[in-house]
Amino acid sequence: MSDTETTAAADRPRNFIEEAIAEDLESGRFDRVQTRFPPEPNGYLHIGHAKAIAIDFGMARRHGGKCNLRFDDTNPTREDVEYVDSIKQDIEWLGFRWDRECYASDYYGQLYDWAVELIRKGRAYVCDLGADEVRELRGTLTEPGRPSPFRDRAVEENLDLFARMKAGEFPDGSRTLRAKIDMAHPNLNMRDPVMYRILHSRHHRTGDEWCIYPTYDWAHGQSDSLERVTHSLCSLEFEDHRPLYEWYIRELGIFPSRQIEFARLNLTHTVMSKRRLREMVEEKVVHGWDDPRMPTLSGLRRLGYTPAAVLDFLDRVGVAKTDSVADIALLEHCLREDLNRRAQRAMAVLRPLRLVIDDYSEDRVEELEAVNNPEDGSAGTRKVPFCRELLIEREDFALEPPPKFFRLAPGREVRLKHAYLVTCISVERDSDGNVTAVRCTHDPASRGGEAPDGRRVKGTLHWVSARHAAEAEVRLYDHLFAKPDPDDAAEGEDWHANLNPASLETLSGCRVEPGLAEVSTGDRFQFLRLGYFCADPDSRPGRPVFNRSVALKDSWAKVVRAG
RNA sequence: UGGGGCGUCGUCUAACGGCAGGACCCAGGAUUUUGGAUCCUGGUGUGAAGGUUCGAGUCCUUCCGCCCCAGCCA
Repeated sequence: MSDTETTAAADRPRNFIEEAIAEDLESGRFDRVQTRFPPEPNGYLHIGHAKAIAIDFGMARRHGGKCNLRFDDTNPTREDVEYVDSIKQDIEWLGFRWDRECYASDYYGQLYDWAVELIRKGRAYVCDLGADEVRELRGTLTEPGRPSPFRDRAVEENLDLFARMKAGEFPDGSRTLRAKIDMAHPNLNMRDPVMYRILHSRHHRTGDEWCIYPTYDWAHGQSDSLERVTHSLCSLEFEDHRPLYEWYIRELGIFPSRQIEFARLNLTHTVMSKRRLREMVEEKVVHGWDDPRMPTLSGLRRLGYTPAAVLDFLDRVGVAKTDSVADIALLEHCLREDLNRRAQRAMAVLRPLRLVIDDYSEDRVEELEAVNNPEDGSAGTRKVPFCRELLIEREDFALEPPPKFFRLAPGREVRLKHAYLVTCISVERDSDGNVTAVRCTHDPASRGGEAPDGRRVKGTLHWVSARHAAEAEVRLYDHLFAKPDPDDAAEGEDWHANLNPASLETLSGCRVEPGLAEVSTGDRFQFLRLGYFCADPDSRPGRPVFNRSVALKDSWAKVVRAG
């Protein structure tokens, strides 16, 4: 953990989980802190999981405790090792190290023995009802359920049937093992919940050893207990499950882990449900799980997010029980703040327009010194080639400049960053009247960009040398959804209607400083006046591809918007 | 109409009966060789009504609103 992170965590007020842990330590309920992060290996991690990770690992770390990584692999029909690896990679990327790597499937044997124990105690029974019949007898939110006809089966018969379930004598779905609790309980989870279902399915770790698999409720708490987890932190929707969590632990007389629930993370302009993310991948709304528009950790990483920015964001959002939707602008703010400090500056021209300096000789080339990062003196300087023909941003020139436009226009003088003050004296146009080049003169005494007589030059433009610049592809990303709430759709429409058609704009023929011709995936830069960019894995030698991670704050854009 | 939760600026989050504070966001200004960064100023909030108290966001009562639960998913 970095020093800044330590300080930030120490400065901010304790959240309700930290308070609960402190109380537990003080009261002697626990004498240490052990947590776990329990992903199901059935998909990629997103920033919502990152919140859980930061909480699970963070609580342990702050209290000198440990956090296990435990794969909640109780459903072989939807899980795969492919996900195990990506999950581990994402956790490490965030900077966390788990203590033990565990799997719920490690405990299948123990779970089976405990199930037998509950049968012997008369607390569990084999039920021959099908899924539909179980549902039928469960009752509703307002009506109590009715007992299964198999509820009072003799212990010996239950034992025999359960052994035969395990032995594979029965087809999928034909029987279940259920806890015998209370069919009239107001909490539906307590109406004889299913502990085991028959699934003749190959498990990614246990192979064909088992054909009965424990449900979440039967596996999770017992896994916590086996790992001596003191604080089992999960999201709000499991609040209803806590009585069952505690019932199993009490009936078994095993280590009493404590479950505490917090609100999951939601973000504006995106979605966090695994189901919806999967849909977008399958419908090819995005290019994959690591599409830079996805809120997955692999997507954010490819977009150019730093672990520090994500962690800072999570820290600022806080931990509470209120259902909430964090503003994606805060996430973006955290990235800008981090990258402003550390990203090397560079010049890139996205939509090039030729600028010719008439009074600068054809064969002359100067290597001008440019500061790498004005926020960090130790970042040093670099040389940037300058010559007669340059490329500037098309939108930095206007034939008829609107009010408050400080950029280049006929007769106007601007500063070329790190270079010279230039004045536009004429333009070249094609047969359609489009400007194809602007012609300028320069002030030789302004080398470096300083006005020799101290005259005020308001506009500063970025540029590249037409002769030296490297070609690049630049991908401009924006929010995936146009509306803050993707589900805020009109009658008869759904989230598809809210997809932002401009979430990706690919620009080819961009030009960057020659120093950026060769980049490695993940290299980050601030392109002056444009934003923060990150080299994409699609980059090839001499042909870099940059993703815009986040734009710079743009007060000119606001002026334009205001009209 | 059952059970479990949750209501504090637009958003997120503090307050542990004692001046409702911070961040993001928004607006304005200063400054600037990035219309960036930085700095300054300003903006709006305790869901409602009663009650207890010298004093209530906090305690009590009632009401209102929102979220979750009827998988052999997690």
